[in-house]
Amino acid sequence: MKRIKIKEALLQGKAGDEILIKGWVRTFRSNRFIHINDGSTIHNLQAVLDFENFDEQELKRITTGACLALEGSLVESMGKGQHIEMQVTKFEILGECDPNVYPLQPKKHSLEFLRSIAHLRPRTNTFGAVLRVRHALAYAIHNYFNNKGFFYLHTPIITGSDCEGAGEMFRVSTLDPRNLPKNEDGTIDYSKDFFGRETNLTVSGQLEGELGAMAISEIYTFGPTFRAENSNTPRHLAEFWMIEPEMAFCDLNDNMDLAEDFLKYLIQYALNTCADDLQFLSARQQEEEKNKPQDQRSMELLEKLKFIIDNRFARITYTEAIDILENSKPNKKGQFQFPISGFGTDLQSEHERYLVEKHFKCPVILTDYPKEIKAFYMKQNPDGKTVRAMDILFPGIGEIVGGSQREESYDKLLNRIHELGLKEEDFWWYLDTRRFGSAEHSGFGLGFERLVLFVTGMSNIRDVIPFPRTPKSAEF
RNA sequence: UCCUCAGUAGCUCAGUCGGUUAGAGCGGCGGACUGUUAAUCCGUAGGUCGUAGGUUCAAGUCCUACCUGGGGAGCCA
Repeated sequence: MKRIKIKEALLQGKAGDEILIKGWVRTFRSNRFIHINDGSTIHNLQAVLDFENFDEQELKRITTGACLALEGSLVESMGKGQHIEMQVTKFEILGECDPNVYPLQPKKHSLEFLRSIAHLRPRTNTFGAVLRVRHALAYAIHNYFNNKGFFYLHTPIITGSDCEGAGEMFRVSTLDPRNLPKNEDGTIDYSKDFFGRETNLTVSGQLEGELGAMAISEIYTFGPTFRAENSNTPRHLAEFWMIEPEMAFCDLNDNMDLAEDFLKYLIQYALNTCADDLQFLSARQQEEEKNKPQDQRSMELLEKLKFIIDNRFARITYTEAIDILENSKPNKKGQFQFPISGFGTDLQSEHERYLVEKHFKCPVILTDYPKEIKAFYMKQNPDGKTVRAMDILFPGIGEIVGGSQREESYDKLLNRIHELGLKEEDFWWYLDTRRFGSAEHSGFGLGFERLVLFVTGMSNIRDVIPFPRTPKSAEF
Protein backbone atom coordinates (compact mmCIF):
# COMPACT_ATOMS: atom_id res chain seq x y z
CA MET A 1 0.00 0.00 0.00
CA LYS A 2 1.24 3.47 -0.84
CA ARG A 3 1.80 5.76 2.11
CA ILE A 4 -0.22 8.96 2.15
CA LYS A 5 0.40 12.08 4.17
CA ILE A 6 -1.73 12.89 7.17
CA LYS A 7 -2.77 16.16 5.58
CA GLU A 8 -4.20 14.22 2.66
CA ALA A 9 -5.93 11.69 4.94
CA LEU A 10 -7.61 14.45 6.92
CA LEU A 11 -8.50 16.64 3.96
CA GLN A 12 -9.52 14.16 1.28
CA GLY A 13 -10.01 10.92 3.18
CA LYS A 14 -13.48 9.39 3.40
CA ALA A 15 -14.82 6.81 5.82
CA GLY A 16 -13.97 3.39 4.45
CA ASP A 17 -10.70 4.35 2.78
CA GLU A 18 -7.87 1.91 3.41
CA ILE A 19 -4.70 3.88 4.11
CA LEU A 20 -1.09 3.62 5.21
CA ILE A 21 0.42 6.52 7.10
CA LYS A 22 3.79 7.11 8.74
CA GLY A 23 4.69 9.60 11.40
CA TRP A 24 5.74 10.36 14.97
CA VAL A 25 3.64 9.71 18.04
CA ARG A 26 2.55 12.83 19.89
CA THR A 27 0.54 11.09 22.60
CA PHE A 28 -0.69 7.59 23.26
CA ARG A 29 -3.68 7.61 25.55
CA SER A 30 -5.63 4.84 27.24
CA ASN A 31 -3.56 2.23 25.45
CA ARG A 32 -5.91 2.90 22.53
CA PHE A 33 -5.56 6.38 21.02
CA ILE A 34 -2.43 7.33 19.12
CA HIS A 35 -2.16 10.95 18.06
CA ILE A 36 0.27 10.86 15.20
CA ASN A 37 1.79 13.66 13.15
CA ASP A 38 4.03 13.65 10.07
CA GLY A 39 4.53 17.40 9.78
CA SER A 40 2.41 17.75 6.65
CA THR A 41 -0.12 19.69 8.70
CA ILE A 42 -0.55 21.12 12.18
CA HIS A 43 -3.32 18.60 12.80
CA ASN A 44 -2.72 15.15 14.23
CA LEU A 45 -4.47 12.04 13.03
CA GLN A 46 -6.13 10.07 15.79
CA ALA A 47 -5.39 6.41 15.22
CA VAL A 48 -7.43 3.96 17.26
CA LEU A 49 -6.24 0.45 17.99
CA ASP A 50 -8.12 -2.19 19.92
CA PHE A 51 -5.41 -3.24 22.34
CA GLU A 52 -7.18 -6.57 22.90
CA ASN A 53 -6.06 -7.57 19.40
CA PHE A 54 -2.40 -6.69 19.75
CA ASP A 55 0.60 -8.06 21.61
CA GLU A 56 1.04 -6.28 24.93
CA GLN A 57 4.82 -6.07 24.64
CA GLU A 58 4.52 -4.50 21.19
CA LEU A 59 2.04 -1.90 22.48
CA LYS A 60 4.51 -0.90 25.19
CA ARG A 61 6.90 0.21 22.48
CA ILE A 62 4.42 2.84 21.31
CA THR A 63 5.71 5.86 23.20
CA THR A 64 5.74 9.62 22.72
CA GLY A 65 8.21 10.40 19.94
CA ALA A 66 8.33 6.90 18.42
CA CYS A 67 8.04 6.63 14.65
CA LEU A 68 5.25 4.37 13.39
CA ALA A 69 3.73 3.03 10.21
CA LEU A 70 0.01 2.48 10.60
CA GLU A 71 -2.31 0.60 8.30
CA GLY A 72 -6.05 0.65 8.61
CA SER A 73 -9.23 2.28 7.48
CA LEU A 74 -10.65 5.73 7.98
CA VAL A 75 -13.82 5.79 10.04
CA GLU A 76 -16.06 8.47 11.41
CA SER A 77 -14.95 9.26 14.92
CA MET A 78 -17.06 8.17 17.86
CA GLY A 79 -15.41 10.75 20.09
CA LYS A 80 -15.49 14.51 20.10
CA GLY A 81 -12.61 16.61 18.85
CA GLN A 82 -12.20 15.08 15.40
CA HIS A 83 -14.57 14.13 12.61
CA ILE A 84 -12.53 11.34 11.17
CA GLU A 85 -10.03 8.90 12.64
CA MET A 86 -8.16 5.78 11.67
CA GLN A 87 -9.03 2.28 12.82
CA VAL A 88 -5.69 0.49 12.94
CA THR A 89 -5.44 -3.07 11.68
CA LYS A 90 -1.66 -3.31 11.57
CA PHE A 91 1.17 -1.28 13.03
CA GLU A 92 4.91 -1.33 12.70
CA ILE A 93 7.38 0.51 14.91
CA LEU A 94 9.88 2.11 12.56
CA GLY A 95 11.88 3.82 15.26
CA GLU A 96 11.64 3.39 19.01
CA CYS A 97 11.87 6.35 21.34
CA ASP A 98 13.01 5.78 24.91
CA PRO A 99 10.65 7.85 27.06
CA ASN A 100 13.20 7.98 29.87
CA VAL A 101 15.47 10.21 27.85
CA TYR A 102 13.30 11.73 25.11
CA PRO A 103 13.15 15.43 26.02
CA LEU A 104 9.82 16.30 24.40
CA GLN A 105 6.87 15.63 26.64
CA PRO A 106 3.20 16.02 25.80
CA LYS A 107 3.12 19.34 27.63
CA LYS A 108 4.06 22.95 27.15
CA HIS A 109 7.77 23.63 26.91
CA SER A 110 9.43 27.01 27.09
CA LEU A 111 10.83 28.39 23.84
CA GLU A 112 14.20 28.79 25.57
CA PHE A 113 14.29 25.09 26.38
CA LEU A 114 13.23 24.13 22.86
CA ARG A 115 16.03 26.30 21.49
CA SER A 116 18.48 24.09 23.39
CA ILE A 117 17.07 21.05 21.56
CA ALA A 118 16.79 22.66 18.12
CA HIS A 119 17.34 19.24 16.50
CA LEU A 120 14.03 18.00 17.93
CA ARG A 121 11.93 21.13 18.16
CA PRO A 122 10.55 20.80 14.60
CA ARG A 123 8.45 17.98 16.05
CA THR A 124 6.44 20.43 18.13
CA ASN A 125 3.26 22.12 16.94
CA THR A 126 4.75 25.58 17.19
CA PHE A 127 7.91 24.89 15.23
CA GLY A 128 6.12 22.76 12.68
CA ALA A 129 3.81 25.70 12.05
CA VAL A 130 6.68 28.19 11.88
CA LEU A 131 8.60 26.02 9.43
CA ARG A 132 5.60 25.62 7.15
CA VAL A 133 4.89 29.36 7.18
CA ARG A 134 8.57 30.06 6.56
CA HIS A 135 8.51 27.77 3.55
CA ALA A 136 5.33 29.36 2.19
CA LEU A 137 6.84 32.83 2.44
CA ALA A 138 10.06 31.73 0.72
CA TYR A 139 8.05 30.19 -2.08
CA ALA A 140 5.87 33.31 -2.38
CA ILE A 141 8.97 35.48 -2.74
CA HIS A 142 10.12 33.60 -5.83
CA ASN A 143 6.57 33.54 -7.10
CA TYR A 144 6.13 37.27 -6.75
CA PHE A 145 9.31 38.22 -8.53
CA ASN A 146 8.91 35.61 -11.21
CA ASN A 147 5.42 36.93 -11.96
CA LYS A 148 6.85 40.42 -12.30
CA GLY A 149 9.65 39.39 -14.66
CA PHE A 150 12.50 39.67 -12.19
CA PHE A 151 15.44 37.29 -12.49
CA TYR A 152 16.87 35.43 -9.51
CA LEU A 153 20.54 36.42 -9.39
CA HIS A 154 23.02 34.41 -7.36
CA THR A 155 25.44 36.85 -5.83
CA PRO A 156 28.58 35.49 -4.19
CA ILE A 157 28.66 34.31 -0.62
CA ILE A 158 32.42 34.70 -0.40
CA THR A 159 33.46 38.23 -1.24
CA GLY A 160 36.62 40.29 -1.47
CA SER A 161 37.20 42.43 1.60
CA ASP A 162 36.33 46.08 2.21
CA CYS A 163 34.00 46.33 -0.77
CA GLU A 164 30.75 46.35 1.10
CA GLY A 165 31.30 48.82 3.86
CA ALA A 166 28.60 47.49 6.17
CA GLY A 167 29.54 46.05 9.51
CA GLU A 168 31.84 43.40 10.90
CA MET A 169 32.52 40.46 8.61
CA PHE A 170 33.45 36.82 9.08
CA ARG A 171 36.85 36.04 7.64
CA VAL A 172 37.13 33.20 5.12
CA SER A 173 40.56 31.61 5.05
CA THR A 174 42.37 28.31 4.69
CA LEU A 175 45.52 29.62 6.36
CA ASP A 176 46.66 27.80 9.49
CA PRO A 177 45.88 30.24 12.33
CA ARG A 178 48.78 28.82 14.37
CA ASN A 179 51.25 29.51 11.61
CA LEU A 180 50.29 32.54 9.55
CA PRO A 181 52.47 33.62 6.64
CA LYS A 182 53.72 37.14 7.29
CA ASN A 183 54.88 40.04 5.16
CA GLU A 184 58.15 41.75 6.00
CA ASP A 185 56.29 44.42 7.98
CA GLY A 186 54.63 41.76 10.14
CA THR A 187 51.17 41.89 8.55
CA ILE A 188 49.53 38.71 7.31
CA ASP A 189 50.45 37.71 3.78
CA TYR A 190 47.08 36.98 2.22
CA SER A 191 48.63 36.26 -1.15
CA LYS A 192 49.35 32.83 0.35
CA ASP A 193 45.67 32.34 1.22
CA PHE A 194 43.26 30.26 -0.89
CA PHE A 195 41.99 33.15 -3.00
CA GLY A 196 45.29 35.02 -2.96
CA ARG A 197 43.61 37.86 -1.13
CA GLU A 198 41.65 38.61 1.99
CA THR A 199 38.09 37.27 1.75
CA ASN A 200 34.96 37.37 3.89
CA LEU A 201 31.41 36.10 4.00
CA THR A 202 28.97 38.47 2.36
CA VAL A 203 27.07 41.07 4.38
CA SER A 204 24.94 42.02 1.38
CA GLY A 205 24.52 41.06 -2.24
CA GLN A 206 23.52 44.55 -3.21
CA LEU A 207 26.61 45.78 -5.01
CA GLU A 208 26.68 42.67 -7.20
CA GLY A 209 22.90 42.94 -7.49
CA GLU A 210 23.31 46.36 -9.04
CA LEU A 211 25.61 44.85 -11.66
CA GLY A 212 22.80 42.47 -12.58
CA ALA A 213 20.15 45.18 -12.72
CA MET A 214 22.37 47.25 -14.99
CA ALA A 215 22.25 44.43 -17.52
CA ILE A 216 18.99 42.52 -17.22
CA SER A 217 16.94 45.34 -15.67
CA GLU A 218 15.26 43.64 -12.76
CA ILE A 219 16.83 41.11 -10.46
CA TYR A 220 16.47 39.84 -6.93
CA THR A 221 18.74 37.93 -4.63
CA PHE A 222 17.61 35.62 -1.87
CA GLY A 223 20.41 34.05 0.07
CA PRO A 224 22.27 33.76 3.34
CA THR A 225 23.90 36.84 4.76
CA PHE A 226 26.45 37.06 7.53
CA ARG A 227 27.12 39.75 10.10
CA ALA A 228 29.79 39.31 12.75
CA GLU A 229 28.31 42.06 14.92
CA ASN A 230 28.02 41.25 18.58
CA SER A 231 24.27 41.86 18.54
CA ASN A 232 22.37 40.16 21.31
CA THR A 233 18.74 40.97 20.63
CA PRO A 234 15.58 39.08 19.66
CA ARG A 235 15.80 40.69 16.21
CA HIS A 236 19.38 39.86 15.12
CA LEU A 237 21.12 36.78 13.77
CA ALA A 238 24.74 36.33 12.71
CA GLU A 239 23.50 34.23 9.76
CA PHE A 240 20.21 35.25 8.21
CA TRP A 241 18.48 35.28 4.85
CA MET A 242 17.92 38.44 2.93
CA ILE A 243 15.95 39.32 -0.17
CA GLU A 244 17.40 42.15 -2.24
CA PRO A 245 15.62 43.27 -5.40
CA GLU A 246 17.40 45.76 -7.61
CA MET A 247 15.66 47.58 -10.46
CA ALA A 248 16.98 49.69 -13.32
CA PHE A 249 14.86 52.64 -14.47
CA CYS A 250 13.34 52.90 -11.03
CA ASP A 251 13.26 55.84 -8.65
CA LEU A 252 12.62 55.95 -4.93
CA ASN A 253 8.84 56.18 -5.33
CA ASP A 254 8.74 53.12 -7.59
CA ASN A 255 10.97 51.41 -5.07
CA MET A 256 8.59 52.15 -2.20
CA ASP A 257 5.58 51.08 -4.26
CA LEU A 258 7.23 47.77 -5.03
CA ALA A 259 8.29 47.15 -1.43
CA GLU A 260 4.81 47.85 -0.10
CA ASP A 261 3.09 45.75 -2.74
CA PHE A 262 5.61 42.95 -2.18
CA LEU A 263 5.10 42.82 1.59
CA LYS A 264 1.32 42.83 1.20
CA TYR A 265 1.49 40.04 -1.36
CA LEU A 266 3.62 37.90 0.94
CA ILE A 267 1.32 38.39 3.91
CA GLN A 268 -1.75 37.67 1.79
CA TYR A 269 -0.09 34.53 0.46
CA ALA A 270 0.55 33.31 3.99
CA LEU A 271 -3.06 34.02 4.96
CA ASN A 272 -4.29 32.12 1.90
CA THR A 273 -2.09 29.07 2.24
CA CYS A 274 -1.29 28.73 5.96
CA ALA A 275 -4.64 29.47 7.60
CA ASP A 276 -4.46 26.51 10.02
CA ASP A 277 -0.91 27.23 11.09
CA LEU A 278 -1.57 30.95 11.54
CA GLN A 279 -4.69 30.16 13.53
CA PHE A 280 -2.62 27.95 15.81
CA LEU A 281 0.14 30.55 16.11
CA SER A 282 -2.42 33.21 16.93
CA ALA A 283 -3.83 31.12 19.77
CA ARG A 284 -0.32 30.38 20.96
CA GLN A 285 0.55 34.06 21.05
CA GLN A 286 -2.59 34.98 22.93
CA GLU A 287 -1.97 32.22 25.44
CA GLU A 288 1.56 33.48 25.96
CA GLU A 289 0.46 37.08 26.38
CA LYS A 290 -2.51 36.48 28.64
CA ASN A 291 -0.47 37.42 31.71
CA LYS A 292 0.66 40.70 30.19
CA PRO A 293 -1.24 43.89 30.99
CA GLN A 294 -3.88 44.75 28.39
CA ASP A 295 -1.97 47.63 26.82
CA GLN A 296 1.11 45.49 26.17
CA ARG A 297 -0.68 42.72 24.32
CA SER A 298 -0.36 42.37 20.57
CA MET A 299 -3.23 42.74 18.18
CA GLU A 300 -4.68 39.30 17.33
CA LEU A 301 -2.39 37.80 14.70
CA LEU A 302 -4.81 37.33 11.78
CA GLU A 303 -6.37 40.71 12.46
CA LYS A 304 -2.91 42.29 12.49
CA LEU A 305 -1.95 40.69 9.17
CA LYS A 306 -5.20 41.79 7.52
CA PHE A 307 -4.71 45.27 8.91
CA ILE A 308 -1.32 45.52 7.17
CA ILE A 309 -2.82 44.41 3.86
CA ASP A 310 -5.78 46.78 4.08
CA ASN A 311 -3.94 49.98 4.96
CA ARG A 312 -1.57 52.16 3.01
CA PHE A 313 1.83 52.53 4.63
CA ALA A 314 2.46 56.06 5.90
CA ARG A 315 5.22 57.78 3.94
CA ILE A 316 7.11 60.68 5.47
CA THR A 317 10.53 62.19 5.15
CA TYR A 318 13.09 62.06 7.92
CA THR A 319 12.70 65.83 8.33
CA GLU A 320 8.93 65.49 8.79
CA ALA A 321 9.51 62.67 11.27
CA ILE A 322 11.82 64.87 13.33
CA ASP A 323 9.14 67.53 13.29
CA ILE A 324 6.46 65.12 14.51
CA LEU A 325 8.77 63.78 17.19
CA GLU A 326 9.84 67.23 18.40
CA ASN A 327 6.22 68.19 18.92
CA SER A 328 5.18 64.83 20.38
CA LYS A 329 3.92 64.48 23.92
CA PRO A 330 6.68 62.14 25.11
CA ASN A 331 9.32 64.55 23.79
CA LYS A 332 7.75 67.58 25.48
CA LYS A 333 7.26 65.65 28.69
CA GLY A 334 10.85 64.45 28.57
CA GLN A 335 9.81 60.83 28.31
CA PHE A 336 12.26 59.96 25.56
CA GLN A 337 15.54 58.66 26.86
CA PHE A 338 17.12 60.41 23.89
CA PRO A 339 15.38 63.79 23.38
CA ILE A 340 15.01 64.96 19.80
CA SER A 341 17.52 67.64 19.02
CA GLY A 342 16.71 68.70 15.49
CA PHE A 343 17.94 67.64 12.07
CA GLY A 344 20.86 65.25 11.87
CA THR A 345 20.33 62.99 14.85
CA ASP A 346 19.74 59.34 14.15
CA LEU A 347 16.39 58.01 15.26
CA GLN A 348 16.47 55.66 18.24
CA SER A 349 14.22 52.61 18.66
CA GLU A 350 11.96 54.53 21.01
CA HIS A 351 11.39 57.19 18.32
CA GLU A 352 10.66 54.65 15.60
CA ARG A 353 8.29 52.81 17.91
CA TYR A 354 6.48 56.06 18.74
CA LEU A 355 5.97 56.87 15.06
CA VAL A 356 4.75 53.39 14.12
CA GLU A 357 2.87 52.30 17.21
CA LYS A 358 1.51 55.58 18.61
CA HIS A 359 1.44 58.30 15.98
CA PHE A 360 0.57 56.57 12.69
CA LYS A 361 -0.52 53.19 14.09
CA CYS A 362 0.51 51.50 10.82
CA PRO A 363 3.72 50.66 8.94
CA VAL A 364 5.75 53.76 8.17
CA ILE A 365 8.18 54.41 5.32
CA LEU A 366 10.78 56.96 6.28
CA THR A 367 12.66 58.62 3.43
CA ASP A 368 15.36 61.17 2.72
CA TYR A 369 17.67 60.70 5.68
CA PRO A 370 20.70 62.91 6.34
CA LYS A 371 23.53 61.62 4.18
CA GLU A 372 25.86 61.34 7.20
CA ILE A 373 23.90 58.47 8.70
CA LYS A 374 23.44 56.49 5.48
CA ALA A 375 25.61 54.50 3.09
CA PHE A 376 27.87 56.01 0.42
CA TYR A 377 25.97 54.61 -2.56
CA MET A 378 22.66 56.37 -1.90
CA LYS A 379 21.51 59.04 -4.37
CA GLN A 380 22.19 62.54 -3.12
CA ASN A 381 19.30 64.99 -3.07
CA PRO A 382 19.68 68.49 -4.55
CA ASP A 383 19.57 69.97 -1.01
CA GLY A 384 23.07 68.60 -0.44
CA LYS A 385 22.01 67.33 2.99
CA THR A 386 19.89 64.27 2.43
CA VAL A 387 19.91 61.08 0.40
CA ARG A 388 17.14 59.10 -1.26
CA ALA A 389 16.96 56.39 1.38
CA MET A 390 13.92 54.59 2.64
CA ASP A 391 13.38 52.42 5.70
CA ILE A 392 10.15 50.54 6.30
CA LEU A 393 9.27 50.25 9.97
CA PHE A 394 6.83 47.61 11.21
CA PRO A 395 5.10 47.50 14.58
CA GLY A 396 6.95 45.27 17.02
CA ILE A 397 9.75 44.48 14.58
CA GLY A 398 11.24 47.87 13.76
CA GLU A 399 13.17 48.11 10.53
CA ILE A 400 12.07 45.30 8.20
CA VAL A 401 13.23 46.88 4.94
CA GLY A 402 16.11 49.22 4.19
CA GLY A 403 16.62 50.56 0.71
CA SER A 404 17.40 53.51 -1.49
CA GLN A 405 17.68 54.96 -4.93
CA ARG A 406 21.32 54.52 -5.90
CA GLU A 407 23.64 57.31 -6.92
CA GLU A 408 23.98 56.90 -10.68
CA SER A 409 26.33 59.84 -11.25
CA TYR A 410 29.92 58.68 -11.53
CA ASP A 411 31.32 61.96 -10.21
CA LYS A 412 29.01 62.27 -7.25
CA LEU A 413 29.54 58.64 -6.27
CA LEU A 414 33.31 58.97 -6.52
CA ASN A 415 33.24 62.18 -4.46
CA ARG A 416 31.29 60.43 -1.74
CA ILE A 417 33.73 57.51 -1.72
CA HIS A 418 36.58 59.98 -1.25
CA GLU A 419 34.72 62.00 1.39
CA LEU A 420 34.20 58.90 3.48
CA GLY A 421 37.83 57.83 3.11
CA LEU A 422 36.95 54.64 1.21
CA LYS A 423 39.43 53.26 -1.28
CA GLU A 424 38.48 54.00 -4.87
CA GLU A 425 40.37 50.97 -6.18
CA ASP A 426 38.21 48.61 -4.10
CA PHE A 427 35.15 49.79 -6.00
CA TRP A 428 36.52 49.87 -9.54
CA TRP A 429 34.00 47.35 -10.86
CA TYR A 430 31.11 49.02 -9.04
CA LEU A 431 32.08 52.43 -10.38
CA ASP A 432 32.24 50.97 -13.89
CA THR A 433 28.43 50.64 -13.91
CA ARG A 434 28.34 54.45 -13.65
CA ARG A 435 31.05 54.87 -16.28
CA PHE A 436 29.44 52.66 -18.89
CA GLY A 437 25.77 53.27 -19.58
CA SER A 438 24.66 54.44 -16.15
CA ALA A 439 20.96 54.66 -15.34
CA GLU A 440 18.59 55.55 -12.57
CA HIS A 441 18.12 52.48 -10.36
CA SER A 442 16.91 51.47 -6.92
CA GLY A 443 16.58 48.52 -4.60
CA PHE A 444 16.07 47.39 -1.05
CA GLY A 445 16.87 44.62 1.40
CA LEU A 446 14.22 42.67 3.26
CA GLY A 447 15.25 40.65 6.30
CA PHE A 448 13.55 37.31 5.72
CA GLU A 449 13.50 36.20 9.37
CA ARG A 450 12.07 39.55 10.42
CA LEU A 451 9.24 38.96 7.99
CA VAL A 452 8.70 35.45 9.33
CA LEU A 453 8.80 36.87 12.84
CA PHE A 454 6.07 39.33 11.98
CA VAL A 455 3.85 36.87 10.14
CA THR A 456 4.09 34.11 12.76
CA GLY A 457 3.74 36.42 15.76
CA MET A 458 6.77 34.80 17.38
CA SER A 459 8.79 37.13 19.59
CA ASN A 460 12.38 35.95 19.14
CA ILE A 461 14.09 35.71 15.74
CA ARG A 462 15.96 32.60 16.97
CA ASP A 463 12.65 30.77 16.86
CA VAL A 464 11.86 31.41 13.19
CA ILE A 465 15.04 29.93 11.68
CA PRO A 466 15.69 26.21 12.11
CA PHE A 467 19.23 26.50 13.43
CA PRO A 468 20.03 29.99 14.67
CA ARG A 469 23.57 31.36 14.67
CA THR A 470 24.15 34.06 17.25
CA PRO A 471 27.11 35.24 19.34
CA LYS A 472 28.35 32.32 21.47
CA SER A 473 25.95 29.89 19.83
CA ALA A 474 26.41 27.71 16.74
CA GLU A 475 25.23 24.30 17.96
CA PHE A 476 23.57 21.88 15.52
C1' U B 1 29.52 45.58 23.87
C1' C B 2 26.48 48.16 27.93
C1' C B 3 22.25 47.93 31.57
C1' U B 4 19.07 44.49 34.01
C1' C B 5 16.88 39.86 35.66
C1' A B 6 17.55 34.69 36.08
C1' G B 7 20.09 29.61 36.51
C1' U B 8 17.29 24.27 42.21
C1' A B 9 14.77 16.81 39.63
C1' G B 10 13.88 15.30 32.44
C1' C B 11 10.44 20.05 32.06
C1' U B 12 7.92 24.35 34.72
C1' C B 13 8.74 26.31 39.29
C1' A B 14 8.52 26.97 45.18
C1' G B 15 12.31 27.08 48.87
C1' U B 16 10.75 32.54 54.62
C1' C B 17 15.68 36.09 58.49
C1' G B 18 21.81 31.88 56.61
C1' G B 19 20.00 26.72 60.60
C1' U B 20 18.22 19.64 61.04
C1' U B 21 17.04 14.76 56.02
C1' A B 22 15.93 20.48 49.55
C1' G B 23 9.79 20.31 47.92
C1' A B 24 5.39 20.53 44.32
C1' G B 25 3.03 19.92 39.54
C1' C B 26 3.91 17.74 34.97
C1' G B 27 6.82 13.88 32.64
C1' G B 28 9.17 8.72 33.54
C1' C B 29 8.62 3.80 35.71
C1' G B 30 5.08 -0.16 38.15
C1' G B 31 -0.08 -1.15 38.75
C1' A B 32 -5.56 -0.21 38.07
C1' C B 33 -9.09 1.53 34.47
C1' U B 34 -10.46 1.60 29.22
C1' G B 35 -13.91 6.11 23.61
C1' U B 36 -9.56 9.09 25.30
C1' U B 37 -8.63 14.69 23.80
C1' A B 38 -2.16 17.74 27.98
C1' A B 39 -7.24 11.05 30.09
C1' U B 40 -8.05 9.58 35.31
C1' C B 41 -6.71 6.96 40.05
C1' C B 42 -2.93 4.42 43.39
C1' G B 43 2.24 3.63 44.13
C1' U B 44 7.42 4.75 43.06
C1' A B 45 12.34 6.37 41.49
C1' G B 46 14.74 10.77 40.38
C1' G B 47 19.22 16.42 42.99
C1' U B 48 27.37 17.96 42.31
C1' C B 49 21.08 23.72 43.96
C1' G B 50 25.20 26.95 36.55
C1' U B 51 30.99 26.84 37.51
C1' A B 52 35.15 28.36 40.59
C1' G B 53 36.61 30.83 44.78
C1' G B 54 35.37 33.43 49.45
C1' U B 55 32.70 34.85 54.27
C1' U B 56 30.60 31.81 58.35
C1' C B 57 30.14 27.16 63.70
C1' A B 58 26.72 26.49 59.45
C1' A B 59 25.53 28.58 52.41
C1' G B 60 20.36 26.62 47.61
C1' U B 61 20.17 31.33 50.57
C1' C B 62 25.48 36.32 51.67
C1' C B 63 30.09 38.28 48.66
C1' U B 64 33.50 38.15 44.10
C1' A B 65 34.68 36.41 39.26
C1' C B 66 33.30 33.65 35.18
C1' C B 67 29.74 30.77 32.01
C1' U B 68 24.85 30.33 29.91
C1' G B 69 19.93 32.19 29.05
C1' G B 70 15.76 36.06 29.09
C1' G B 71 14.40 41.36 28.64
C1' G B 72 16.09 46.41 27.31
C1' A B 73 19.91 49.51 24.55
C1' G B 74 23.52 50.08 20.56
C1' C B 75 24.65 48.11 15.49
C1' C B 76 21.24 46.66 11.57
C1' A B 77 17.79 43.39 7.96
